Amino acid sequence: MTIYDIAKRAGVSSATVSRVLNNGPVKPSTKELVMRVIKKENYIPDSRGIYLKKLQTKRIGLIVPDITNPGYPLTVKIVHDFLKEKGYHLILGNTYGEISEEKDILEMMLRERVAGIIVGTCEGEDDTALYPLFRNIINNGIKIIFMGKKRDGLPVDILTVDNTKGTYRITNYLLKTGRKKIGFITGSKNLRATEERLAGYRKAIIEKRISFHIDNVICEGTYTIENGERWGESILSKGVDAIVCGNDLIAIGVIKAAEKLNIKIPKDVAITGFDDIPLASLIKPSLTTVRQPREIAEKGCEILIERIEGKRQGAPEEILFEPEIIIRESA
Amino acid sequence: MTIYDIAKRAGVSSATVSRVLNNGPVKPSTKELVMRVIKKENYIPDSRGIYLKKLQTKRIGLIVPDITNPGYPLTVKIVHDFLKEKGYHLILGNTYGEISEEKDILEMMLRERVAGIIVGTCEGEDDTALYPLFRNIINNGIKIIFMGKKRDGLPVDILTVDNTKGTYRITNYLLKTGRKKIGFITGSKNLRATEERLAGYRKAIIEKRISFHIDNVICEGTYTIENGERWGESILSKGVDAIVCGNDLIAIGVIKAAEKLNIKIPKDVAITGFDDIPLASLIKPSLTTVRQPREIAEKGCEILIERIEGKRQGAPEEILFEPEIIIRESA
DNA sequence: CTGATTTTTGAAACCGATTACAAAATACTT
DNA sequence: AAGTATTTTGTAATCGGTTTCAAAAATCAG
Repeated sequence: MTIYDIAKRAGVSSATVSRVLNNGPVKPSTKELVMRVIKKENYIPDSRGIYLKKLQTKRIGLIVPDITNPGYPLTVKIVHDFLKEKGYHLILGNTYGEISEEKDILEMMLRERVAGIIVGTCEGEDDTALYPLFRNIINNGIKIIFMGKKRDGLPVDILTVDNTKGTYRITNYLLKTGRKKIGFITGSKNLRATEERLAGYRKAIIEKRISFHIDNVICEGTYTIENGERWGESILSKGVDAIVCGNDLIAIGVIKAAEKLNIKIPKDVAITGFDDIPLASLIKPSLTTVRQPREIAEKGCEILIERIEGKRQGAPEEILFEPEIIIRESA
Repeated sequence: MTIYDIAKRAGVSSATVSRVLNNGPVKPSTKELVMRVIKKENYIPDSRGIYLKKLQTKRIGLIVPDITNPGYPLTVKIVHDFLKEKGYHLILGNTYGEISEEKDILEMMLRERVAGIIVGTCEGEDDTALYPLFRNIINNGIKIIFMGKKRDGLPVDILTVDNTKGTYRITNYLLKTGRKKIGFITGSKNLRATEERLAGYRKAIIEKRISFHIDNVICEGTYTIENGERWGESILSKGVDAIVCGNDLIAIGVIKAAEKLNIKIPKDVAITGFDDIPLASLIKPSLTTVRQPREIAEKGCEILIERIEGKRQGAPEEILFEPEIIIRESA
């Protein structure tokens, strides 16, 4: 069933059917006639024809490391709902932190000529190897925004939480509640988020002129429960009274380690996380943490659509969001 | 950059470029020349042109109630990975249990002329209102499979866990461990899954000739923690020694209710769930439950692709999967 | 009723690819 | 070297829509 079939059945030309479909100028009686045929035949136009001629699409690509990682489903939901509202729809890609996977997915999205891509891969590998591909995509008129992780040297809008402010504030909160020996555990150092979160912690410590042992600051391994457990055991046995963790998963690992060592939380040691994943409020003790504001996803979609529809011009921006401290049982 | 631009730069015709792209018969030296131009220009062909001419696409639609509901992210991941392997990609739609949303999404997927649709909406409303749309989609040559919920009267493959067997087995397990007064709490009755899960429970009870009070069997409200909490309080105060729940969320609600009433699990009362969502192993006490086998998602993709590629013919099938009992702390 | 103006319509080109068909180039036989 | 078979290539039609342009129909003014 094509537009020509409809045209023939209605006794008009395909141009007229197209006008009916697009609210073009058509005599009311003709319009009604054509509409009746469309309804009767359950005709829904083929986007392949439309997009080919209009040289644009209503598709948005969303790239995440792993949809089963906590936090991402909510991001996907927010993006999905915003896009649907605006008449766009979602192509999803998981990279699993693999550059080759991300490359495949980006190329697929370019082949599909999506209108825009939201890159939400804030974990995992260094992806400078993909910069040429990003540039190629941009040259094809596809708009990109980055969420969660900064990358230098690409003309792309970037939205992130203010990492430094987040750890600075939560460390200050620990200091205010009387903690004196505060450790820090995070994932591997060569991510910009790691550096920034470390910087916030250091700033708070240094401002209060607290001496701190470099041994109690760990920037190694991955942002996982297992890694938190490993380093948690190591640091807890050295006698700290608080640990600031680089994300919630690491914090959960540290809590597990404390349980094993029979250390009470928050009495003996306070633990804080980062991200406020859904699990954070469900575990025992529930986790005091820094919330990634959900406005990042909303604002990201908004900016992307504005770029696509030409309502936002000018140089790409880097937008920082205020972190929010969520106080629960663990600190 | 189109195929004509490449052709011009390489001094050949568009047909030759197309042959290079599709491994058609081309003189090796020409092929190399064209390849060089393609590489140099970072040319990636536009799927709009390809799909329009080939009258098919490599898109698969996946419909779920809500990606943030536990269990769905894993399904999405499994489907995503399987499809990527086969050269397809994923368009995602959330329905939130709303018929109108589901209609929008189905129409979008029809407009996009996806090759197939995986419908994973096993919660929520009765959707017979959408049957004409489903039929229209099928008439357009788009293959559909249903996952998790049965629907009668549509020529579509259906994959579900054997609900009856699941509750039958877990109720028997409770009986074997010495429980005598076993209650049952599930969501609203007019879902086929509700009926089946209830049937399994009843079969086990009746076989053992245990008398049971109709008051201890609740089929009302939604499949949520809140609903479980509400009915949990009601039934627990009447003195049962076990409760079979229609899904894990309800079971978690019942556990909360037990905590409030200071009833010990599993000493005083055993609680079981259904689905084995990720949370089930993380809460305290961890939840004894029936696992929805992950093969449902895998097999579903496999069948869908086979249907699309014509490797599977014949009448649609209804495939039941063996439930697995996962024994943890709560029973 | 005629001519000018406006509204409505259709024919045909076009978007970016693929492919049937025929022509051109090359390889093989004798 | 000429004739045949095979490989390689290009022209043009096609997929399902939209849109430009001009023609046809309807409306209006006098």
